[in-house]
Amino acid sequence: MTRPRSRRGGGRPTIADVARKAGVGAITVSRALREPGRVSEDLRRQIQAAVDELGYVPDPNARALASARAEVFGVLVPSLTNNVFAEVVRGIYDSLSDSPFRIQIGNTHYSGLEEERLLQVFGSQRPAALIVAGIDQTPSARRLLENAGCPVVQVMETGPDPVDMMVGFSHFDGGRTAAEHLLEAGYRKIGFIGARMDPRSQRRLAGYRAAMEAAGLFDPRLITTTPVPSSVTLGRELFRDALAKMPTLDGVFCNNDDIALGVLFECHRASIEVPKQIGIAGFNDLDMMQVSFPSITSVRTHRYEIGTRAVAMALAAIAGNRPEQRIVDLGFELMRRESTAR
Amino acid sequence: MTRPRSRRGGGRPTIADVARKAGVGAITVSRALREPGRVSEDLRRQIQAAVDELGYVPDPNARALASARAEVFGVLVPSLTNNVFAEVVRGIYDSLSDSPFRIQIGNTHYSGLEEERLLQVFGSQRPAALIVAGIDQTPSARRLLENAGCPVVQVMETGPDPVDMMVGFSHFDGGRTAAEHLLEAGYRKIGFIGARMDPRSQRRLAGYRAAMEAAGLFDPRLITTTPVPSSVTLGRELFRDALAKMPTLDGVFCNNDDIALGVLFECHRASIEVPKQIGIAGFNDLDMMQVSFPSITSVRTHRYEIGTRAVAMALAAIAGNRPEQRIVDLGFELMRRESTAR
DNA sequence: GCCTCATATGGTAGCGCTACCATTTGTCTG
DNA sequence: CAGACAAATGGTAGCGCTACCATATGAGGC
Repeated sequence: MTRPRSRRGGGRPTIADVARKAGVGAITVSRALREPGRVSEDLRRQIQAAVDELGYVPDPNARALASARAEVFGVLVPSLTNNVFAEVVRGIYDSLSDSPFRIQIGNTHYSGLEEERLLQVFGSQRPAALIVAGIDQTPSARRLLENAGCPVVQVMETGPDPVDMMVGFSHFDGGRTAAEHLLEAGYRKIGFIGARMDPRSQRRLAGYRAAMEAAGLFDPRLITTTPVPSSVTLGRELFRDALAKMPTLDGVFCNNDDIALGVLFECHRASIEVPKQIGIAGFNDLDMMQVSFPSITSVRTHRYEIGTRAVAMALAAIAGNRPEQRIVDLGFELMRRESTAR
Repeated sequence: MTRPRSRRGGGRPTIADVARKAGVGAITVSRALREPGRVSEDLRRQIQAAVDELGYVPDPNARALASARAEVFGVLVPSLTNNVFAEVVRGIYDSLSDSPFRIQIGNTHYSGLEEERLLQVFGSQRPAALIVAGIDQTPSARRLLENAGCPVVQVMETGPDPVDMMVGFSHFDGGRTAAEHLLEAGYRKIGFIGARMDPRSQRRLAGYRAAMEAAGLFDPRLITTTPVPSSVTLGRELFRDALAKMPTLDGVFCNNDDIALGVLFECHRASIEVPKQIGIAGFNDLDMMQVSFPSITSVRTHRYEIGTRAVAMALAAIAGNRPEQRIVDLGFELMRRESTAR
């Protein structure tokens, strides 16, 4: 039962085939599919029957071309494997799974240049919305976002000057809170250990520093960082460096949980008692923080919710009712655990 | 300097604008961009200048519509947060970053039905290639893949009957190898602890079972599984269940490294000596396995390479030279560490 | 020098869909 | 009951690009 195929098309049914079979105009089929309310119930049923029988699926490319708008959410993250962004992306996917929107993820590798390139590529598709991680776009990237002609949500952080909308929390406050907690617990020589040191890590460091300075305990030698990407292995190594540099260290605030775990393992290996000799605090509160022995204090961030919230805001903006609250601060939560319970 | 904008377009330059500026036909611009070799050097330069000056970026939707082929790789994975798939996806991204291909990821949530739905959606775009995780597609999904009209690569596993191409390794062999290692190390009451129990986990379990039966040591009570998604916390709980069921347990092969880490932490907490009282082996060999205390034996899998290899094969097929080796087994590597060094 | 053939370029006609602007019909107002 | 107006449907003309089929030009064969 080969239906006559056009010169180039793959031979799959088009909207015209459906229209013919249902005995209506093509435009009515188009409407029945997109705005069912505007087509009478009768025709709607007929059309649905024709669609089912032919197995018609609209061509998103033709749709995008004709309507000058693709049903695509562009998402830009600096890393695919970092659990933090994976959670945000998961939230985005889950929120969009019942919508007609497809998702396109770009991996910027923490590079502003790469971000610009991807923005260019994404923009050429006329996406329905853009979600980008971070608030430190290059001037050129920022311009691309401003001219994207679609809702833009910056996620992971909050800041004073959104391109359009923002969902996140203050990394500075998160860092300060963790450091203050260590101070309250009685630790004095509290180091900061950080890898990658992207802008968010920098702000956590700044928060840590503010707390330490307020306590009159800041010392630059307490800081150990590297631009190298974060890993558990690296956490262990950095901790050894930190200890070598400052043997009287009695606490560490880690950039993230991978580092914290590495520190914990090194303590085990070197028979350093946690929390007695060394207090450890992490950041993000991955699942394993609560199970480790001892369990590790961490700053819980609401990553999945950042994703879902960003989508909700973008969807609202697409629907025409832009949320009046353009900057949403989802906050964080200090999870006090054994590793700082002196 | 507003250029006259057409009725609907966003006003961005089109190929016709470039053609006019360069004083050539539109089709020549199209060719210069896609097959530079077929356009004289002279025109090519002129066209490039016009492109740069106008800031022209081709519209991928129009391109896809006209050529009946979108420059998109569709990727289907069961989870976005599971590090294993994140690594594969990273490999795919890195291999495709310099190509014109965009990537579209679908999250099947380990559901065959969802996989079918996504295949339908992806298929409607006429992607350049499809990469799907696993070899256990539903009959309907398999049919969709066979009729996709593009190269298809099944990844993560190898099996006898590829839809088109395959890159992965034998989970059965991986499971057997881990169990055999524990046996060789002198462990006898070796449990299997697994979460999620997707098809790959099932095959690892089968491999474990084969090894145990060959040694005459298999006992169904050694097996502790749950359909619940894997986590470190869950590893700890399952280990407690396993111990309650069989207090004489002297080793465990864990479904994956998260579970293994949970087991290790529980051993610490319950003062069970590793590897003396209990031997632990994991699967996948995440970074932290080599740093933990004690370090944990694991089966290293080549996840990133699975991604890069899958792309390479798909790209070759697109270019017309289908690799003669349609099934690529990347194997695995047993990493012997302290946790099984009795 | 005629013919073939490869190379370089262009014109035309869509790809499958929807925006825009009719047209038709029925309903309500005064 | 004319006039106004909303609701339901359709026709036409593209969206921006490329497949296909010319056409023009020069190189090479005999």
